[in-house]
Amino acid sequence: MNLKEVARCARVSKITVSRVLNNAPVVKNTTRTRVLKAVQELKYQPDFHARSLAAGKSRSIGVIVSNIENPFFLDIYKAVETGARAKGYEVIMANADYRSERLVASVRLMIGQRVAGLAAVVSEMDPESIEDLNGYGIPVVYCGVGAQRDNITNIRVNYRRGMDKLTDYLRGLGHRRMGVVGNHGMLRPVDERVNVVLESLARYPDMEVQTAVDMDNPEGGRRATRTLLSAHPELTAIVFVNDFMAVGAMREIRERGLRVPEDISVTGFDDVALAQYWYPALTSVHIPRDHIGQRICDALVSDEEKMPAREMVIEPELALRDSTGPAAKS
Amino acid sequence: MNLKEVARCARVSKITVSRVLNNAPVVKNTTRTRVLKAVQELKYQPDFHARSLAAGKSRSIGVIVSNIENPFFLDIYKAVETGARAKGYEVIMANADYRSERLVASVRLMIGQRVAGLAAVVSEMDPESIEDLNGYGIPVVYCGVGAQRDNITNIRVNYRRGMDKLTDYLRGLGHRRMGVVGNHGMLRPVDERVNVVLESLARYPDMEVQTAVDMDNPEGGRRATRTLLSAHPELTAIVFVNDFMAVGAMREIRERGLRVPEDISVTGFDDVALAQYWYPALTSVHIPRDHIGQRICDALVSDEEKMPAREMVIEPELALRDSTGPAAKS
DNA sequence: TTGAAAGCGGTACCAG
DNA sequence: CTGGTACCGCTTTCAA
Repeated sequence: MNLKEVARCARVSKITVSRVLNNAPVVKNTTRTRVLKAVQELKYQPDFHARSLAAGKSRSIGVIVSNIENPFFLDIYKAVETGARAKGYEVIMANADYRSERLVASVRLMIGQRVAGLAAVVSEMDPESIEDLNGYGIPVVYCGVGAQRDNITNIRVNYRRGMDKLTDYLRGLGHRRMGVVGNHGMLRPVDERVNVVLESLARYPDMEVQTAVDMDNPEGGRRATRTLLSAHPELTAIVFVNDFMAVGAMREIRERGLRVPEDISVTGFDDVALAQYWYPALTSVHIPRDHIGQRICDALVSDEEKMPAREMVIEPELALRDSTGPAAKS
Repeated sequence: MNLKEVARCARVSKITVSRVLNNAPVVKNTTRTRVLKAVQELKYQPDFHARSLAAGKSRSIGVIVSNIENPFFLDIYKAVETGARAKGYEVIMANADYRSERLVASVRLMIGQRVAGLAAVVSEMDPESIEDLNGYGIPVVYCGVGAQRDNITNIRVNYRRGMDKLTDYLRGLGHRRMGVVGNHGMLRPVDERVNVVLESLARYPDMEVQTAVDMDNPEGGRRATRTLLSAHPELTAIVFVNDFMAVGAMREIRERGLRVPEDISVTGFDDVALAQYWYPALTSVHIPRDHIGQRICDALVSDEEKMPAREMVIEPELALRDSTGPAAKS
């Protein structure tokens, strides 16, 4: 089913059909209705590919995330989608799954789709993959924890500051022996965020710190907790790099006959909706996902050519809940 | 950046470049390397649109889900993606958000993308939207709770059977006054699954049943629980149509000073990963999401033209956990 | 083994 | 207000 057939059926030319479909205001009303009727009858759908090929541009933007299962990324994706849809754009999502080759493949795929803009919402990214983002002549935004990148819009979560607030708070509660849990992926040998936590804790020389990494999901959080507590039963708090892993800790801790927060405090990061529904409600650090999503849209589908700020830093706020408390006496 | 430029840079014709890119086995090796070098240097990415336009087909399939935030749908999407990727297909996902017009718009969009196949994983669907699925000449699969549809592959969850098992179990525990919670969306005035639960419970004439509907997320589950318990404090169990809503109940129940399952039993459906991590671990009914995802792939990217069965029924199994127990004495 | 030419299904530009 | 024509970037068909 194509333009020509519709045109024949409506006894007009292709171009007139095209005009009707694109709401060009110059078509006579009777013609328009005749065309629309033909479109209906033939169940015609314009070919997306032909359209963007001919027009030389597409009304879609690409978003690549580290792990779509993690509500943090899902929320950002949804926010971008809402914003983009409002401006008449579609969003193509790709899940890098923390793997470098998937990230590169996704970028390639999206460039192949001739997206109008590209966002990489990945916690970290190896420098080589960065190369791939640039040089396609489309706006690009990178959102993550890592250092600022050149030539692209950066939305950087001040992870360090958030972690400082969190570790200050925990120290104030008397915690001196802590576990730190991050997630491993192929993007980096060890989670960059774990290093940030370690730096934050290093401000206190008397702090004992143990580290573990596992997959970015509740099961990974659970396994890491098991590893940590088996080897270091003296820990009084465990800091997770995100909520999605942190929630997995509770189960393991319960099964060991311990209580949160009386025996062990647990913290997450991101403040996803789940955090408040969890039991005990998870202490976390709030990241405004909706806001980030909006900014991504602004940067990618900038009407009027007015480029927004090339740099934006998110300052996270503590979200204190029930999973943290005074350090247990040892 | 296009074929012609690459061709000029490599001093060959467009078609030769095309052959190299498509791994045609007839290109001389020296030519091939020369072309590949040019591709690298120019950072060339073939135009996806032009390609599928010229080839007249695309290597992508579409999946429409009711609510991508709900882990049930996310799991199915991921399973489809894995299967499709293995066969060299891309998956385009669309979120209908339980809204009829979004469903129709998504179908249109995907047809416009000339997907090779289309899956609608929506719990229910109004008959009008059904019309839209058919008649595009591509394989279509419908996966849901509703009645069988003609002319398309059906993957039907035997929701009724699963619910019968669940209600039998609850009755065996002595429950006689139950709440039923479903989610509302525009696809249907009231959740079709709620009706199934009501039918299941109707087998017992002495059963008192109260109903509530809200959004398909933990907050919706929580609100529905509040509504139900405020008006009917005598309820001893609440049956949710899915896990995602059920987990929201616990918080409300706790805040009312009640315990699960001593005072109130709570059940979900789907058996998503979260169910086991929840506290108390959620009694649910297992739906094999991976299996469903695979079958969707089989039906849509059927190599060799061998059409798989046009009908498949999923028989759910009880997953008993800690959120259910004997009915409280009244 | 390589190339020229004809589309694929639309849109842009210029006439009528 | 409507139509002809030349592309968009790639693949397919047929020749060389």
